[in-house]
Amino acid sequence: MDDELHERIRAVISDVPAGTVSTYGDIAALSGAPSPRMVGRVLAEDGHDLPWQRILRANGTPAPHLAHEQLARLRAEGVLADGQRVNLREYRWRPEGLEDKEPEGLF
DNA sequence: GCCTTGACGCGGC
DNA sequence: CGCCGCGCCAAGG
Repeated sequence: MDDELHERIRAVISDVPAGTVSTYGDIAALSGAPSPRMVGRVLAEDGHDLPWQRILRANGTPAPHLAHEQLARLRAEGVLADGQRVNLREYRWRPEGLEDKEPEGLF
């Protein structure tokens, strides 16, 4: 796998501010990953030192096996979940300068 | 080089 | 809500 891309994915994730969340799809788009799966792969292998709790699935639900821990961490930084689901429209992170990273309107 | 596995996504029913 | 299928792509067997 391309180390360059690997680092870019990590960089984008670490840019997500506390109190906000993002999705695998967004991270993939912003980092240039070919597929959202790559984001999950990077987190699974090399995400221990990243704010992984801020990355949710497209529908606002967290990763199944870590759901409990993830939601607890988010709650601790002010992100409240409605059961298993976080309201993305309220907490989703909006990148600062997305003109230079993003192809076009993704929102 | 084929097959299986995932921290995934999306449209259909 | 839930279940299903299909697309996606790198890693490991």
